[in-house]
Amino acid sequence: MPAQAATESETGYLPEPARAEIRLEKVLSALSDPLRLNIVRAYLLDAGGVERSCSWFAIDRPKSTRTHHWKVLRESGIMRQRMVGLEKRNTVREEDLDARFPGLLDLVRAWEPEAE
Amino acid sequence: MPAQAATESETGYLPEPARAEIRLEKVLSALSDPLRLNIVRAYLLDAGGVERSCSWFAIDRPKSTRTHHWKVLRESGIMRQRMVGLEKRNTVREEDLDARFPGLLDLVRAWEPEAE
DNA sequence: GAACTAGTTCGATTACAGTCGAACATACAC
DNA sequence: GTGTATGTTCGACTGTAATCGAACTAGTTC
Repeated sequence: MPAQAATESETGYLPEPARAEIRLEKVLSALSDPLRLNIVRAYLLDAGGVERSCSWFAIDRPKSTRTHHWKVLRESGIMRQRMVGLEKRNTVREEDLDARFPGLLDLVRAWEPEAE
Repeated sequence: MPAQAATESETGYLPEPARAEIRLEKVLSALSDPLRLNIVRAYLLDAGGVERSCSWFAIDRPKSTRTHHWKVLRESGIMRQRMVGLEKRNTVREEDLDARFPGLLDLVRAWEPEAE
């Protein structure tokens, strides 16, 4: 759970590994899938550091597949998620990942999807 | 193939992607396997930057499984391999990977296998 | 040429991961 | 209470990857 004590407006956070529990091999595995890598990259480059809903970034997949990928990203410790009403708000755990794996998120920012 | 033209003592290099062709998602995928991550880490920390044979670092797997993993490491662009007589000599492509993905190899060096 | 060694290939098995449709749960608006 | 929207779960299917034994290849030593 995020560092500060939960208040009313901060409840609804989904379970996530603590900073010290984030494993490099889990993060690398999550990011090795181009679809997830693209999601994280979009949040880093275009979300402006604020929470965005799942539908903010269009994922060309059925809902169940999207749910699967968001779960992988959260459980690996890359994304933080909380429910607000109907929708899930997501952010990249930039502070945690920069502390644990300095430079990794810069590589994600610099990555470009392979041309079709 | 390595940048300089092959001479007699440099023949035997196995096919590998050119520096510009090394893909982040391929490298992350190769490194997401703890066995391979451990191999690369050992070469970075203990090989002293010189070529070492496949058997220099004991991999607790049958030969065919080891062949499989070495192939993944080479084809992703992480390891460079060449045959000398019977054995394969391996090095981490540190210069290439530092140029392409600055900081990534430091994360590998800093990684520690999960306690059993 | 035989024996030994490092490593490969093949094919099969197992495990894991990505895929998705259908049914479902929940929050919200009216 | 109904309708709509976001997202989940379940189970099944498909694809990918790790596993390994057996047979094999090639280099080296004697």
